[in-house]
Amino acid sequence: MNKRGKRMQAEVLSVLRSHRAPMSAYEMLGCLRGENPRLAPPTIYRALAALTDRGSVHRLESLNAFIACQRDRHRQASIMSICDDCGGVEETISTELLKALSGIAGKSGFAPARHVVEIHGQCAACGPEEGQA
Amino acid sequence: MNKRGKRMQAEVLSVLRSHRAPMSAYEMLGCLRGENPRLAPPTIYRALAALTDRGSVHRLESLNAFIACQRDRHRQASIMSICDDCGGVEETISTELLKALSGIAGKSGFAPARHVVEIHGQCAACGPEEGQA
DNA sequence: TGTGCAATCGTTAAGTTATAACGTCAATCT
DNA sequence: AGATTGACGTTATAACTTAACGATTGCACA
Repeated sequence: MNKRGKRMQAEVLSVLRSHRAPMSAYEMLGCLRGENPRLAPPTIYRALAALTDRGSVHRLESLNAFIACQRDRHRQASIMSICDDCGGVEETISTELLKALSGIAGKSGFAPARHVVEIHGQCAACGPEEGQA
Repeated sequence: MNKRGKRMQAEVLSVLRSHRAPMSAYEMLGCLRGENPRLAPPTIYRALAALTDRGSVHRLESLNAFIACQRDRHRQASIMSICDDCGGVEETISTELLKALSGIAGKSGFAPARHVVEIHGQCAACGPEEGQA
């Protein structure tokens, strides 16, 4: 890995972290073109590939978008709760659930390698008001 | 829903069912253009939208592809085990796991509406040989 | 320090996936 | 039959992703 790459990855990660909600690769591209107008998609995608490999960034498969990891170093897949109203995402880790999942898939001899768990719905803030008349 | 739509949906479903592995919308388009060369993407996507709403077809978010439902009528989300070697998909239903998942997401007040659970790995047939020298 | 090597980068271009927009046509109701 | 409604086909384009390749960088070793 060259310094060039590191720098790019750091910039991408910084942009991602400055957002609460997921971003598409093109949104990042738009942001970073402020500094470097000649930036092209493959550069972003390469940085994202490195960051997702490392676990600093997660890809939201059901949105074709990316979000910075919200938890400390973890090697496990996360459960992503995605609010369809505000776009916010909450990242949860549950070893037990993942084991249960692997168990279910494994019944037929399937060997799990990567879990994708995304839940769409409404976050607490966007949900129906409760404590109110 | 018009008869035209029904016919289209039936054709799309038939193509999907004749495959074991998931298909992209454009693969279906390729198949169906044999009969109707002027077929365009929105037609396919509309049929797929209706079929997925109905539950006859599932979308595999991590593949941008579609597969015919393998189980009888179910209103629950499925667990999709996707073999990265042969492309095969096994559909499993587990009420318990889904409840556990909703429970985890719901801890912070999140109201789940739609679950995406996809497991990538190696199916039994593609896995390492076991009962052999 | 200079030279060769391997890896990665930027860039161009194209491939793949998905949808907006709009006029047309089918089905239904009166 | 004529009006109304909504889905359809079609054109065009938007959004997402990657292949290919020459140029550049960092590194190993003389």
